[in-house]
Amino acid sequence: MSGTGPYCPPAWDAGAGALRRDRLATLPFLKALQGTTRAAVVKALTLCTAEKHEQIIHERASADSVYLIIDGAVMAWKQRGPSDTQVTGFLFRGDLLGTLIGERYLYSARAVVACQLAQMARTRLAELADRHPDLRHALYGQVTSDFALAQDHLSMLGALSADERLASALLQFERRQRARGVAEGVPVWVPMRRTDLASYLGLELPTLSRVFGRLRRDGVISTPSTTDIKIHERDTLMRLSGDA
Amino acid sequence: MSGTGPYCPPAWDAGAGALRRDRLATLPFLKALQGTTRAAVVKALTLCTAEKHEQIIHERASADSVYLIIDGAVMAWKQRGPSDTQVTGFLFRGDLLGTLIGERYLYSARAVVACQLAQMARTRLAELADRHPDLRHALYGQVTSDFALAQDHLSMLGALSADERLASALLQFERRQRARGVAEGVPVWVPMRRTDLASYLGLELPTLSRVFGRLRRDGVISTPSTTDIKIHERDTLMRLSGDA
DNA sequence: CGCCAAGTTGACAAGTCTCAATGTAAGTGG
DNA sequence: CCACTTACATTGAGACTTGTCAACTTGGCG
Repeated sequence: MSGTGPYCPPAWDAGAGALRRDRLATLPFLKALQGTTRAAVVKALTLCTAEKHEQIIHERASADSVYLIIDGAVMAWKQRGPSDTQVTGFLFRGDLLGTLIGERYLYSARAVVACQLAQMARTRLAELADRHPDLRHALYGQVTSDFALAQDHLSMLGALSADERLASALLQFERRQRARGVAEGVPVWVPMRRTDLASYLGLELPTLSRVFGRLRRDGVISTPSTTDIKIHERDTLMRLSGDA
Repeated sequence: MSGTGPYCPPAWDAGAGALRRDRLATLPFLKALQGTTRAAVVKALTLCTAEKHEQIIHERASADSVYLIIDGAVMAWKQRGPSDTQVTGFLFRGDLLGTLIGERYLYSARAVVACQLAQMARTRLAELADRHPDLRHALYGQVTSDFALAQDHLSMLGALSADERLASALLQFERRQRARGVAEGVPVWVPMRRTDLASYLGLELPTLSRVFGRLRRDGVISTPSTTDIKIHERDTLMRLSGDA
């Protein structure tokens, strides 16, 4: 049921539902909705989980479901050729996965670590959006912000050197982590494999590894574990990434 | 009123209105709407023009207007630093410029050549969208396709070599040109300066120029003029770009 | 404890960037 | 109509970053 195999839809989860419903209510996306809208949306959501490395959506598969990430980390990628993929983004708690328009998904996605998700049929969401203007607004805002993120990523790949790209990504992850409510000073959580981070940055794995080495050697960061990165000199990272 | 100077809002145009209203009606975006919706939208649109190199929208300026491109070519870019910009896309007839959500524009845009535009106040469009489900649908589809384009661009910058990037871009331009109704076999229109195309491709100008040279020398393309590119071996370009 | 996946490091090749010169087309004024 | 100017495109030489291939190390997990 887990693994990187063909296709396994996220597992339905019967137990511990209450616990996760609590985590649901505090999501910014839902908090932005009016009471009645929120109730309708929450009622329509189905809680489920995805194991580590489990594929959640398949590029070009029929885009039947939309997923709200409650906890965990998800990686999105595009297939360019038989063995040539490009990681296009990472999604965390509060991010939305899927599309509301178009027959097919625009990218594939898999869980980087075990995830808790909330699923809804796309048609159901479209119905709800038709009746609730504030939900429409929230959904439109979500796509717009996805677009903005893609544009930032794009300008990173187009203009920055290897060191600058990693600096930029680390600051992005830290910023998003803080937006999720994590305290300042907590090491940045970088749960994906180096290979995938390298692809996201448009680099080869050894190049990325060297950049990590340099930043470590210069005391800009330290890596208590592969997935936890402590920032010591934020100003250096900001200078590298070109502020912004 | 033209030029690359600070800011000059697109000029209102009194004459030749009828001519351009005709060009309006055939735009896919409008054709997709129901009769009554289309009438309301067309009525709310104001025709205007932008001279060559005239800046149309400013990143981070208040996003008051939305523009529909009737004719011409527009370039969108992000400002990374004082003198460091990244071209994020090119827009042609039928494309939409601006944003419906968020206070500010997400990018700057200027006319690559003299353009004919149709402008509408953002608030006006929002009102119309609230009343017309099919307009909502069309607008949502527009953002989604912008997002898809950004993702494709992103995977190009992340994974392809210089030659592959140009091949990929030429095919993209040709495809969009054909979608605009231009006959097959007509040279691909590449109206932007080499500098801007290079930025779009994440390359330096001399590198791009060398790639053009190679493709010309190998007989894959020829360049009757700087802005018109004839494709002789489409299969070579497709192989380079990784099909798709 | 040993295995396997993942990450790091080294040596070298290749592609791209940088700086600079040259070429070419469009625009301007005599 | 031509010389001049300017902007843009092309080409060349050398430096430098990044990619490639391979060995080695580390860390998680049975």
